[in-house]
Amino acid sequence: MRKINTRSFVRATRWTPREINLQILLNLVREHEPISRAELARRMKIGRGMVTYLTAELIAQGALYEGDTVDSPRGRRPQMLYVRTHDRLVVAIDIRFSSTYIMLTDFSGNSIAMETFDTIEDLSALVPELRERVRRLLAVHGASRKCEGIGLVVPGMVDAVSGQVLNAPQLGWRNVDIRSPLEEALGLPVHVENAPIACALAKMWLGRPGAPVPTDFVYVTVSDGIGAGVVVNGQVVRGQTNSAGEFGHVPLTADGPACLCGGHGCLEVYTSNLATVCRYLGKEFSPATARALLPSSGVTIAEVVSRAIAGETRAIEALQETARHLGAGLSVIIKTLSPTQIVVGGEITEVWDLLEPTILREIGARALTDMAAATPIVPELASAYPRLRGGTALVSAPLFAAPRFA
Amino acid sequence: MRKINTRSFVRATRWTPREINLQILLNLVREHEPISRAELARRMKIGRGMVTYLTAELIAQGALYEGDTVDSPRGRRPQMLYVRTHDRLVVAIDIRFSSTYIMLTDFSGNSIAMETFDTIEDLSALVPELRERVRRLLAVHGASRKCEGIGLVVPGMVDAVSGQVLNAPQLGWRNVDIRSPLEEALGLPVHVENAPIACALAKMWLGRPGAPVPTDFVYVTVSDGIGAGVVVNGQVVRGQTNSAGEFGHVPLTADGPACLCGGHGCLEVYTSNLATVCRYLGKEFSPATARALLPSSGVTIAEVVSRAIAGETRAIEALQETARHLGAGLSVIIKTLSPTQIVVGGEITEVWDLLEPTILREIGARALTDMAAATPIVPELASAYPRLRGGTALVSAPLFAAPRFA
DNA sequence: GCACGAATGTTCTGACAAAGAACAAAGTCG
DNA sequence: CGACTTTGTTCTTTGTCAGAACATTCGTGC
Repeated sequence: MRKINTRSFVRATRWTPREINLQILLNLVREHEPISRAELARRMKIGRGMVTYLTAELIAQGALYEGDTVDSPRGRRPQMLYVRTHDRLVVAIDIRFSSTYIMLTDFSGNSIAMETFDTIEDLSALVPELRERVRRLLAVHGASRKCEGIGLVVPGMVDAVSGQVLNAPQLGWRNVDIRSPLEEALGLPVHVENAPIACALAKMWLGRPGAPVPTDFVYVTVSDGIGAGVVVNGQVVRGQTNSAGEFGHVPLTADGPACLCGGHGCLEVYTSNLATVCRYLGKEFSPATARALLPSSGVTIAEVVSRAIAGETRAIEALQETARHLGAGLSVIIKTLSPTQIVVGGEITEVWDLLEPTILREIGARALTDMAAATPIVPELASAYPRLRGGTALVSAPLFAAPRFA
Repeated sequence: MRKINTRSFVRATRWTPREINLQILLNLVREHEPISRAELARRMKIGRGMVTYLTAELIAQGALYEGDTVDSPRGRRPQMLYVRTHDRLVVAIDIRFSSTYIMLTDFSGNSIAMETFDTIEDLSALVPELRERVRRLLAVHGASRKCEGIGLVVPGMVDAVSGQVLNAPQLGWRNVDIRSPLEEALGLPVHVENAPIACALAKMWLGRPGAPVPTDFVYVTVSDGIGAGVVVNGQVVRGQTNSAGEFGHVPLTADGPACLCGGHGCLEVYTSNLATVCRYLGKEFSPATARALLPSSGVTIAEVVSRAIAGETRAIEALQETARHLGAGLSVIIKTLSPTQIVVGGEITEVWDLLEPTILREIGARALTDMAAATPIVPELASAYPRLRGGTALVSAPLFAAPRFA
């Protein structure tokens, strides 16, 4: 039951049913390809004539293409339909604290090429660098295929509408308009989004074909900070000020260590990668000392994780402690939003076997109901490049989104 | 950008534009009544002919009616349209720990009659009692007007689809099907909903005409427990297990007093009315002792509130302490959902002048951004009977809800 | 080898809502 | 009283949906 916003509504015209059904059809092909017109007609409960009509338009638009006919037990052989993704390219860019990743992918997220360089915080130097690299990638691997946009993923608060980076402390960016200069330099549409939301979009839009697609879930990213992308009713929640999903700064205890946000005992000061490494090093965590100490110590979260895999007790204990607090943090999400699942991303998922029992135990101890306790917690490995996949989703997903009416 | 759920979608037919536009039109009349056909045509950017056509159908359905013509500076006098609400009745029922409230209202929430009786937990006794009272109310005040349904508000977890009360600890109900026996006894459709969600629905659907209607907000109820109704994109969030919005059991500190939920330091143990009264009495709060102690002490939250209004220091201090913790709790909501506003309901709103500065100070101290710190916190007085208004909204709102497509 | 059935895909036609023009109604103003 | 303005209704045109009819292409049985 949704309320109609009478200050900004979309009236239906005589083309509205067409728009709606075209989009449903496109999504059905997406999730069931290869699929025949007759099968689509059955699934949509419309006549085959209508499907011919609708697919003709989608083929003309270049959204679908016809494949070969396939065998069938009797009758005319059906002609299979596919979504055109392999020759539509996206450049996904993931800007992180130390490194920036660029990946050339097709519309369904398949990687074509990838490169890395040290992050440049200065915008006037970053934009030319990106321009050169993107142009080279497209020249070498693009061939005749067309690039339809850039998906830029940033660790911080973003206004997706204006493309402004509102606040990205790791990069020292505040109210930086990165979209306009990039669009100008490359002549391509640029979509900017914050990392946890981008990861959530990738999960929702680029899942493996056939796999059930979640429409109510939370994607929690564990890196230098803790962020979350919240999806309700198949829609991302941005909140009034693009600051929804800041579960990292929910306090677990009122008198815990100070956090950069000004609070005390935030989830982040217990479970961020910085906190975990500090714990491993046996140092008291504080945001200031962490940033000073860690680079000099040379120990990274990846190092702690691999030592835990190798069986080092101190590393395992440090990660277990992180898992305990993470379980407490996830149970806050479960209580407040009751999602159908929570996806966890970040380096620590490499030792998920180690963390999972602890996390589930903490959640179970705090859950209000049995069903809440059973909320699936799903790890996503960093090796799947969820943020870059998110960058791809930024460009490709709008093509498949439901049209808005009423 | 919403994802289409390909397992349960609604295909558009040739009547779809009609359904959409009828609903937009109905909502425009609702929020701007009295309004003429020509004005509707301008707002919807369609021809006046189309408006005549659409309104004719709504009038035939009994959703709208024509009023008198009114003066206009020049030209033909416009004929005003109204939503038919005054002769469509709803019985709203609010079952609470000690008392049950029944109110007969019209479709826009105007009270016609109200009565109260001691809550009966036993379903086999409650249903006949409600049947008699509802029948009498309708016989006395109903006249020729038709009652279109019952809106039942319950303090606990509810599956709105099946009408089952999953868990209402204050009433001792667990998996109780109250809808079926009531529908059978009264021959009217019965809608069951939990209190905070019902309050949120009332806020969204029964706001004063002309007032801006929020579509992204959280309604926090402060009573024997703390509950919240979360509204995102004009839709209530129920979560996977109908347990979304349990902000009352978010821990503020890990080693606080024990809570009935099994956790420690939950928001609820600091800010519920039970906690406030215990604090006023100078007793250590614990859920078990509170329920035993309070009835015998004879002190209620209403008493504490009125003593605070009278200027009693101890009462003021007890409430200030509640406000401090409530501010901390609300800041969790702001961080995680970033709503455009938070509505607070409950007895303590009677002394809002006293509490507001404290709450805002706590929120300001914890906010991540200036805009988040400025999130409006709006009190709703108990004297407006928000829960009963919610009961009305349960029945009347579906008439105005946006049709679902794609 | 050829009719027949079964399934897929295309084309055609009727029905019906949207869009907009033309028209009727009902007022004001000079 | 007529010109003008605004509201509301009616009528015509247009274009899509829906379903029937038709074409296509395969396997199967005689």
